[in-house]
Amino acid sequence: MPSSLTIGRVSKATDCKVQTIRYYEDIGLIPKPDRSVGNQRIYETSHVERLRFIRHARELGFSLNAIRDLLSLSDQPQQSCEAADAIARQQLIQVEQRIGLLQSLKTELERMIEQCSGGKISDCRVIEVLSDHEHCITEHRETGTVVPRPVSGTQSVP
Amino acid sequence: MPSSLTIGRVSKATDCKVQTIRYYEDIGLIPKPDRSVGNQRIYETSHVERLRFIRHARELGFSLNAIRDLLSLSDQPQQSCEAADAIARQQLIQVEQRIGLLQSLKTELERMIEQCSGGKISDCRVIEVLSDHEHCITEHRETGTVVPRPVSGTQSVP
DNA sequence: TGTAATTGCTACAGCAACTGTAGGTTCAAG
DNA sequence: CTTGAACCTACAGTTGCTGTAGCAATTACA
Repeated sequence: MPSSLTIGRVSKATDCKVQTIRYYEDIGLIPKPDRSVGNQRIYETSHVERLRFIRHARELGFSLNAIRDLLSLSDQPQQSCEAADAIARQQLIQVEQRIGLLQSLKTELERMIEQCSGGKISDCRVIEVLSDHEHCITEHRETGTVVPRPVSGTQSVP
Repeated sequence: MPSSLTIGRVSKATDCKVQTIRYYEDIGLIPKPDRSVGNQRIYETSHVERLRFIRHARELGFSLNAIRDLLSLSDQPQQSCEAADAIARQQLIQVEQRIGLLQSLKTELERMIEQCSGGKISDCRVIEVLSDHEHCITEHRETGTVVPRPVSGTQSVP
């Protein structure tokens, strides 16, 4: 059969890199697929769906742990969706917090750049502001949230 | 001398963790300090200033590489501050991009949560939306920017 | 002065979430 | 039948730290 779902085809279908798919298998996020006679992974459409789900949730900033929870919820369609709702709300809160922080960073950076007269380093407002938080007007100080890295861009065959 | 600048004191003065200070030394971001007879690091006030600079820049989202550049610029006060300006502008652009992305994530998450009727998983809008990007109204897809992790919160002695 | 708590030291492992590489095997097309 | 693409495993590297183990040195208190 020439048209079985090999990892490369799944990669294209889901926009996940080949290594990423193997990584997700390693950490148990997707079930291990069957292997062909030559030891190649042969996937089913359910794998593709699962990977699309993961990819989309990553794009929306969910952590792999959150995704793991969402996946195990979606595996039990008869349960209440309260838990899924809670995870999404959590995610929303985190996104809102990050936006707030970035807004104040933006304010500081704009001020910093605006005030730079373009002379010598010794008079540079950028360097000066960085040297001393007292120059700042916002409290851009964080309390330790871990920002997940966004999914890498559209993969292309080079 | 009982009041020399040991790493612990510098840690308190700069709000950087002890390990972080040693890490910055390892990667060459701060110069190696002298050692006491008992092999302890003894810092000078210039170290404290440099660490404050680093810490503040990290809080404003600069990467360690960007900070490295800024530091080497600030070591040459007679040069033009064009380069420092450029780094700050770069940083501003990245922050703006991140805000834009997060705004669209926020939109999606809100829609997702709002439309969830609170029934069973099989009818859950959250799960459904995650399964299929076609449900989305924004193009929340990223092009591979690496989001630096924010500086961890105020360190306290427990 | 003795001792216990604290602080310091090095060296290394681990975190998230991948990405890339080396060195090999298998498959599909011409 | 050969060639090149795709696949395999295993592991190292990325960023920016944080934590641990197992010591040595210092400081505080009785």
